Amino acid sequence: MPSSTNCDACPFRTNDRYHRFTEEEAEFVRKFKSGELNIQGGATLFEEDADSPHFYTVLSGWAFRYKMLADARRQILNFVMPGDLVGLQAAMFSKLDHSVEALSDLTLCVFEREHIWDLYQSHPTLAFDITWLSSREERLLDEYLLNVGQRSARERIAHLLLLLFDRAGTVGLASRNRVKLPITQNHLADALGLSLVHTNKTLRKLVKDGFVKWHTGGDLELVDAKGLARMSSYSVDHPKPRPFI
Amino acid sequence: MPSSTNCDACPFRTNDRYHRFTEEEAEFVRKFKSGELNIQGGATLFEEDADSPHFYTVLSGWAFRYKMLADARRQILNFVMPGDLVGLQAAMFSKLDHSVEALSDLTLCVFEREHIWDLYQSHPTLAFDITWLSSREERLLDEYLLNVGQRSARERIAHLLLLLFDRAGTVGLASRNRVKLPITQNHLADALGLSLVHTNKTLRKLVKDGFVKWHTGGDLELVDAKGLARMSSYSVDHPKPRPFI
DNA sequence: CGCGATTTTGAGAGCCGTCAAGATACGTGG
DNA sequence: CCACGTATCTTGACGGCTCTCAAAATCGCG
Repeated sequence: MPSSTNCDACPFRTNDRYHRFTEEEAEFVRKFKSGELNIQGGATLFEEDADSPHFYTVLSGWAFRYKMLADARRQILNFVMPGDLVGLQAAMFSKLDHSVEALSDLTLCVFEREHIWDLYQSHPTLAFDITWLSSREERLLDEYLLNVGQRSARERIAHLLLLLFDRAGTVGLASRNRVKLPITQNHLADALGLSLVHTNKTLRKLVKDGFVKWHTGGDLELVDAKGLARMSSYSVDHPKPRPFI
Repeated sequence: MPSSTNCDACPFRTNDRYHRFTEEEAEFVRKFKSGELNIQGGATLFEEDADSPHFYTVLSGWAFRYKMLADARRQILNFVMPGDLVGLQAAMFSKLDHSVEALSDLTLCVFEREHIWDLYQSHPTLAFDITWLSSREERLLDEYLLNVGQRSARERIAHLLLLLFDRAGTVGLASRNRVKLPITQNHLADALGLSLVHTNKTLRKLVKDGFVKWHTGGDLELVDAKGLARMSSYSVDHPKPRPFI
């Protein structure tokens, strides 16, 4: 039975950045979880419009949400990291209006959308946490929209790199000034509404100007984080411990 | 006492597009509501970073959420219409990271953020509705991000006009092919990440090409809605009856 | 009637997109 | 260990969509 595979050893339970479950909550989540899913990097987790009976919490690995137009233009909506909830829309509306693709091998905690109602009824604290996560996603989207709508290519890239660095740091995937982002410049371009060529040229200029180093494969080093933040008007906010599932 | 001013006559209670409260829920919301607020068109409801003890449901009038950069570049994040929840982030995080400004005179139902926990504990159905609304906002933002990130000026304007028309229709503010949008071309520009001048020129071309008519003051007439939808790859979705507070 | 907000139009510039081709990195099989 | 193919990254040239600057026309309101 996979349903209790490793809740007790769940990496989030012992991480101070997340708030703790009570024993009773943990017990509920153990039963609420219906399985574990592993998919490979590059695989598709959700296909737009397909309706899914599940939603997930990411245990490990990265992914991204995106939408496509008929002529293959692609907009990356957000990046998904460990601890994030994926596919909540499936639980609210039964179908998603975006797709999700794995950037690296992914391990997911599986939940049944039809049981979410039990959770709301019996565990208001967890229900609140879900709303919290949804609200947080909304904030990120607000930030992205400002980025794509108003900033120049140079500012956009600087801003996104800082954001990804900080988010990765929050889940313990970054060192002092370095992250291994499992993404290509193509992903950056599609997330920022820029062409691949222009993204590359602009990123190269950021390197030449001494802001960052970018080694193939998404190995990012922030050389002058302060400068990047100033130039892109980036401001961090590290809210209180975040909830998960 | 304003707290029960007109819940019984609440316009949403008799509108089929919204789902109904049970008598018990209605009773709870009556008490949950702490007052009613009226503000003038043009006034600011929320200021970014100020922390607010309240959040609201819009009873009548329009508003918009936005973020600004230091040099006055402004990104409109979304438009707010009757039935929408405003400032939920204040209830989750205590402070908002965006501002909200009234487009017309606004009547709002006032709630105390510190009581939201009562709601989650005693009324899971309403808690679920709040998450639903939050998820819906997320969908809209996804849609906007795709719009701003990938579409041309012409497509963006077409898409936004259709979206606004449909949303206004959902709350009964549009006739068959006409809406009075309380916005200026400046608002369109800031919502789409375009300059005012280019927005005007492009909109004018849409008029000349027979897609729409735009009378001063936001009086919009859709002449060829099908054509607009085709050219901007717009697709409606009218989900089931939506909840409100 | 006059003034501010909004809308329009023109001209010129520039950021960014497209097209093209080469360079580099990486996994696979010989 | 080398050959080769594919994915990714780079760079250059050129064009155009959209921006900024500027000014005029129109609308709405007191």
